[in-house]
Amino acid sequence: MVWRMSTADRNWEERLRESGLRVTRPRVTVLALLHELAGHHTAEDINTTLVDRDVSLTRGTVYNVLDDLVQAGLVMRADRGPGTAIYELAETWHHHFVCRECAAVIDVDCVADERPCLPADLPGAQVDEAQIIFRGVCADCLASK
Amino acid sequence: MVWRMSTADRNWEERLRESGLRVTRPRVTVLALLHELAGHHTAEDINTTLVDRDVSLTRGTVYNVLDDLVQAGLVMRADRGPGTAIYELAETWHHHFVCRECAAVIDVDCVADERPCLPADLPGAQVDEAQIIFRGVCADCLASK
DNA sequence: GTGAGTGCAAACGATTTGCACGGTG
DNA sequence: CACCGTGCAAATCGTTTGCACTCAC
Repeated sequence: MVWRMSTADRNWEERLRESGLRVTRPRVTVLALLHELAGHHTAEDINTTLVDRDVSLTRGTVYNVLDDLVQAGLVMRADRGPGTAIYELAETWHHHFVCRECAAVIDVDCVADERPCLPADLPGAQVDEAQIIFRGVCADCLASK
Repeated sequence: MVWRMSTADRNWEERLRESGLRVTRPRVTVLALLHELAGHHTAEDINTTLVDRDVSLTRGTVYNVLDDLVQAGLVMRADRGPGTAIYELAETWHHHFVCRECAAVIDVDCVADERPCLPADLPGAQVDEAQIIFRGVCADCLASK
């Protein structure tokens, strides 16, 4: 498939440049896809979706790109257990609730600026972000018991 | 090495029983070690330490045991990125600050009961735990720049 | 005695890496 | 045109699993 930059992609192009990253096809593709899918997704999700659309990037490239984007602050990564990180656009960032039973991940909106608790015991450190993972049992799993 | 239960281990024996787990050598060993090391450690840390002391449990067993203890609520696991979870005794549980530069993990004491933000958008779910990971740059890395 | 837990080794799956090529700035 | 980013495949690493054996209850 030939890749042509759409008008919407201009947006991402700009964002990449602002972040000091080069504008490349894989990066724009991943950003656009994350925007379109609008939620949290694993690297594998992203890769599969791209393969389905014949825009297959290498799995390795997907990981590299996601990593670059996370470094640049355009994308957030949440680690929710051994072996699977989820990614989402920084602008739609929220915290997560993970069900202990079915492993479902539910978004939890939180006031981003409201720092959950002051890390007073971190003298001299620069805290950029606080990521919260709630654990418990989701409504569905509670119901089926 | 012959394993004999020490007086101190009686403590763990009791804790295991209370949690409904059978009292076995690997479980007591891991609990005692986590207590002795008093901090957060990876499964590999634990395995290596045990091997050094000729009390080698299988790597697989260490993972199994840690998992059982987490299920039982005696141990807490924190996921801090791809490929490495850290474990610590539930009684010394705290949150973590992860340095973006050197990957160091620093403990952050937080009032455990003070729920960081109310997950009001989780109707019907039962929230057991809130785990917070702060990210940023630690004092040392800031200094060396 | 019976089933849960262990030990071992092999399987697995997510992520990383090395190297040659191509495209961006 | 220099270098960063990509594609590809193989390597790595944390973690899981299957099976036979042992031990706690």
